[in-house]
Amino acid sequence: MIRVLVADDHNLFRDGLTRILDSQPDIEVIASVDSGEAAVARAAEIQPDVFLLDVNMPGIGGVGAIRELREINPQARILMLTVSESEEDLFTAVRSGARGYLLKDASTNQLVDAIQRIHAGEAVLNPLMAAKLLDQFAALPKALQPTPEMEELTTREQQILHLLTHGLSNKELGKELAISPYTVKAHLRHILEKLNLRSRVEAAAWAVRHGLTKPPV
Amino acid sequence: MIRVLVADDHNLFRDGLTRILDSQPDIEVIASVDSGEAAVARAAEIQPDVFLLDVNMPGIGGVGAIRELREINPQARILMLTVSESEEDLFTAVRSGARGYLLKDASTNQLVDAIQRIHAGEAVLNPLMAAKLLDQFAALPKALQPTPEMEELTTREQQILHLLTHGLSNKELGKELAISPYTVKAHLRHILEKLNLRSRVEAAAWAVRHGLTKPPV
DNA sequence: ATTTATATAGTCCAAATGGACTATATAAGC
DNA sequence: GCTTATATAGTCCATTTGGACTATATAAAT
Repeated sequence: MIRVLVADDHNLFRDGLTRILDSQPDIEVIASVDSGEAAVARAAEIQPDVFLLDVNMPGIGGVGAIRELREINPQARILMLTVSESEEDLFTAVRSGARGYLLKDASTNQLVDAIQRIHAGEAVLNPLMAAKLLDQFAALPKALQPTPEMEELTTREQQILHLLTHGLSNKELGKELAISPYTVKAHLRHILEKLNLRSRVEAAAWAVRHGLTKPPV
Repeated sequence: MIRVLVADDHNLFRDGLTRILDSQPDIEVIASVDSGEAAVARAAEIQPDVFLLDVNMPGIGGVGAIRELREINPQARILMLTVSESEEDLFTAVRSGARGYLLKDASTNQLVDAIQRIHAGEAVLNPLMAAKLLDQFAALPKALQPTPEMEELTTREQQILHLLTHGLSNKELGKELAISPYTVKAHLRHILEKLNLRSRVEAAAWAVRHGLTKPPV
């Protein structure tokens, strides 16, 4: 049984959704709310398997609720429903961790299928939105996957490279890592040699391009 | 009529595909080849609307052909077919410009629908592969979309920021843009002020994070 | 046991950087 | 006509950076 929370500020639409889903043998709507805030408020208590969130709701909306919902309930899957084709919402939702993004003109079958797939760990995108996402993906600067070079860097060097992307000077780096700025300089030199770069500026750009950006310290 | 080129090194599979597609009222297989190289060779001459490419073929394979095909025929859409769930191939294909990625266990209906959608500018992803893609997307460092701040930068400032990500010094920047290094410095100062950054290092990282990376000069 | 890699710390020195200024020409907006 | 933004170019000066070195302690590899 897939336990679903539905969030939509249009009562009629929400009730219609609930009836459709409840009529499915393997889906159960266990909560029905009219805002992102309400979804967050009830998430901890009822632990749904899937959140079905409308994008446009008063307050934080569906997109604004995603991160919190995932913190509260990391294994839950999130499916967005929307009328608009805003790229902004799409990207934010996907980056926040949504696993599905459908327009409200989807058929009943598509919606039910999407919920089942998302529950199974797959992802479902409306083909129009998928196109926007792929365009964005294709426009990405470079790899962002681990590269051979990256593995040649020691953890210390990676640390320094990471902090470098936040603009720290050698002195600041030294303070941050509790080592002498001279040592920082030595590490930096090794980094430049290993990656064949000419300056800390290029090194910072390289680091960002290769996804070496854990949360700022 | 959607004009399709099919590339697959398994004769039986390719012929089966061709029959299925030709039986559709709006689809016409205008070429059928057994390698990525052959697809590239015929692309210019026959100008298909959609390329249906197998991923695993001897030689450059389907993925390796994408970039060349798109150079020859930029408005053509590319749909990949594969048996494997290799993330490597998926990412490369999408980054190269593929607009669809289906596993070979897809149904006839799904394939036909995918071709139609892709031809219409939409994108179609197998839900399993879509999940991998979304995970990757969610792991991206940051925005990469134009931000309000970016629009405040003048074209000159954006130029400089862009070159900065390749590690150029003020002197080099000046030479590249045929202006005095002092002027470069002035622009740089304005950039730092506008974006509220402290150094060119931070500026370079900012630029990469926000996708300010047109092809290196 | 010896080599190699890593992390540490330093010196000397030329070049680059960034901040605080000044200044001019041009184009756009009001 | 006046103001503002942009692009240009400069000075002075303290700080930072990067290159070329040296040096030590520790841990892992052979």
